[in-house]
Amino acid sequence: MAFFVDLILPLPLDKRFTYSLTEEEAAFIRPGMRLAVQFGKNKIYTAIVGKIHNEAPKVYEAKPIHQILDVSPILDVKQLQFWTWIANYYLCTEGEVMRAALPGAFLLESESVVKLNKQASYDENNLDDDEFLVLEALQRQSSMKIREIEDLLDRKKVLPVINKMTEKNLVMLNQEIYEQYSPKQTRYVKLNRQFEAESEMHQLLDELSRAPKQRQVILTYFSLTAGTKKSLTVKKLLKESKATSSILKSLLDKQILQEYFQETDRVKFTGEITNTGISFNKYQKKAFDEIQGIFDEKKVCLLHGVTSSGKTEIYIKLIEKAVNEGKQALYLLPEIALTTQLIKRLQDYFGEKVLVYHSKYSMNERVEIYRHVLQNSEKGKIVIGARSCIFLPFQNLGLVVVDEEHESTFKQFDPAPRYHARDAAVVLAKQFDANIILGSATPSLESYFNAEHHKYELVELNRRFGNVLMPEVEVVDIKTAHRKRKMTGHFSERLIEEIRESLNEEEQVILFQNRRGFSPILECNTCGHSPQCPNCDVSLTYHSHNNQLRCHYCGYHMAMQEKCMACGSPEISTKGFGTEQVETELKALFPEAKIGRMDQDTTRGKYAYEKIIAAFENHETDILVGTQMLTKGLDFRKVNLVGIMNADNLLNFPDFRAHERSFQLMLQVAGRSGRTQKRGKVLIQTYNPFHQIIQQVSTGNYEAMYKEQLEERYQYQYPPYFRLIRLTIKCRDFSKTNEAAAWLAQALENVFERYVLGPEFPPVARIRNEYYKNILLKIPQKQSLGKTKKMVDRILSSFRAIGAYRAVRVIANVDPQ
DNA sequence: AGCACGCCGACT
DNA sequence: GTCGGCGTGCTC
Repeated sequence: MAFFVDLILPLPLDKRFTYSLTEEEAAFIRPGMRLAVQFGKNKIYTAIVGKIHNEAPKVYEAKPIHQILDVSPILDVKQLQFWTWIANYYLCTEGEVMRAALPGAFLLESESVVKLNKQASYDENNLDDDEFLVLEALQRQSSMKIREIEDLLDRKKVLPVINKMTEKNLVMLNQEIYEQYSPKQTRYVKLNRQFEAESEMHQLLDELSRAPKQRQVILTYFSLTAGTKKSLTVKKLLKESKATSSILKSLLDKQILQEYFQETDRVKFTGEITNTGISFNKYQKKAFDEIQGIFDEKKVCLLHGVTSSGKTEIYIKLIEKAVNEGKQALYLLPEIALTTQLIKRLQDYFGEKVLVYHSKYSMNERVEIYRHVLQNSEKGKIVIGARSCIFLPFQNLGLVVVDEEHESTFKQFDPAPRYHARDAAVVLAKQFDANIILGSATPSLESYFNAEHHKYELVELNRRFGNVLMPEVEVVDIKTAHRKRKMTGHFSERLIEEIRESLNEEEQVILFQNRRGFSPILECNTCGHSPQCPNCDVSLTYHSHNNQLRCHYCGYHMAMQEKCMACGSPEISTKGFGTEQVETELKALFPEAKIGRMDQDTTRGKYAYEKIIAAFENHETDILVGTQMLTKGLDFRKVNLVGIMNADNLLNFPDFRAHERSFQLMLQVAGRSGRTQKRGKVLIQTYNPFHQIIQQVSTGNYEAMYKEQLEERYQYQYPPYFRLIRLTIKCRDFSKTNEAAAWLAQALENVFERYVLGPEFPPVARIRNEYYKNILLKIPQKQSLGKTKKMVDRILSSFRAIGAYRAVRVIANVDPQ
């Protein structure tokens, strides 16, 4: 009988590919293992085993596999099913999910390598220049990558040359796969056994009397190893004996000491458990019991708890319960970089059971975390991390916590799979029959709606811990203030007063300025021209720290201009205001205050966040100016004033979620104020003091916001009443973009009629010299989601079959944010 | 996605 | 003439 295997390749191809297996291979291979296979002419990819079967493909002959990469599966069948669900729901391929799901180190790819054919004899006179150069280079190095040959010959198409040389038997073209993961080796030392006897030992020390440094190392070795069987690392020996590695080397060369290596875990927790008890107040206790009840019914729980109401303690207790039952727990966060405080809290409680999975960790570290989860080891019981954690190979998942569930960063935007980690987590939990809790101080309309309709169950926690009062919100009308000339730059008189008072009381202040997108652009005072990005349809923004003009979309940059590029006038000014301006104005207003700034520019380095946060925590800075980042889970004790510089650029954002977002953002920022006994203060500067959202923020009335927004969503046919699929058309050719978008919109309209919107140009219609156009498809609640997607898929395939639109790409985004 | 193949204009 | 551009089709 013949054996075959269907494989998932990490490519945007919507089929699985079938390879042939020998009987032995078929007996060994199981779904979820990695294989290396040749795909196409000379490229080797890592593939995941989907299914093993005996049905020979009819229209082609299956190729044999190249190599088996695992001894046991690196994924469970459950994960494979989950991949398929993601691919179907979010309209992408399994291969794209595979790329997102596996740590990079698991995806080996081949690289063509050229080697000298040793048997070959050649006549130098028969070689052309290129061939000669390659052979000459191969005398010096045993193998060369295609890239290196390109550089050597200084041309792009190098393969014809190599093919010719292969024909002449001069060189060989090989595929090399590299194992990217390497275990961490720790170097240990031990004394050569012959010196262990006491007499030998004394003799040795005598012999070393003329080498005092070496003698010192040996003496340190004895004192460190005396009475213990533990191995001694080279690092420790060198540190304790204050010796250099060259001193050690001579001891090793003399065979007095011997070195050996052992694999060690990179994932290590060095702290200790410092917090052993959590005691609930009565509100937390009540919420906890309610949650238990909901879990017993196997329903999704939505926890609506105001800021600092003690949600984290509840999560910790729930996790503890799951872990005590021998299960794994997953704690999802919107952005891991900002949550050092939370991670520390979990580690203080659970110690080394907590693993943090982070895209900024090294490839090797991520493989180790992956393996801990796969083996369901003690270390892998609790995983905390951002959205990609849902792809870890859980064996026995018992609980999922989605913290700050309203955050839009849970939705992956680019590249595919464009999944929403919160929604995917609900599916994942169901697969494992695990409990899931979504928590937020300002739940998303979707989740609250689901709770209202008993798809989820709601638990509320509306008392701040220790009965701290919600901050007092004051709205400052800057329109009137401007008219009455009571503004200094972007600061109203009231804000300045409040800041001054806080500084006098030695309290800290947070000032919130929305989005870097409002960073200043350059404008000519004479002709109104502002420098544009040559590749994108946006104005360049001015960055004072390096005196540059920069494009946010493609990274294009140029030096700051002294004169207008259009008319040559030297009269140019910067418009718009960002965190940088707020900082500058603040320095002028309060020259004695220490000011910190937190935005994309200042948080670029690896520990930049931590530094800024630590400086603020230690009260080394008095005022912290920042963007969205400030809203996320930071707990500062001495902040009693939060200022929102301008609420209007939040509210006026052209997006159906703008009002919901503004409410969430402002309430979250407000929550940073007054976390101790003294009641905090929030000052909102706005041109529209009577805007409903501003009113709802100032009373902290979530319900009112929810009701009103829901009404609007119903009116204008948006989620949660309608589901959305956004199709983005993208092409280098402007008119093709338009034609293709029109065709696609028409094809969709033929089926979905009035539920098709667009095509429309997005606010930035050209990025990196590619034109963009959007079509929005609305799906009413009663319309089948599955059938709709199949239909969209059908329309997309007939679109792709049109020759003229081959260069046009269509990106599908299900549930766009 | 990559990559080969094929057709076309622009240069040593 | 060939080199490199891009459009097209295929990968088990």
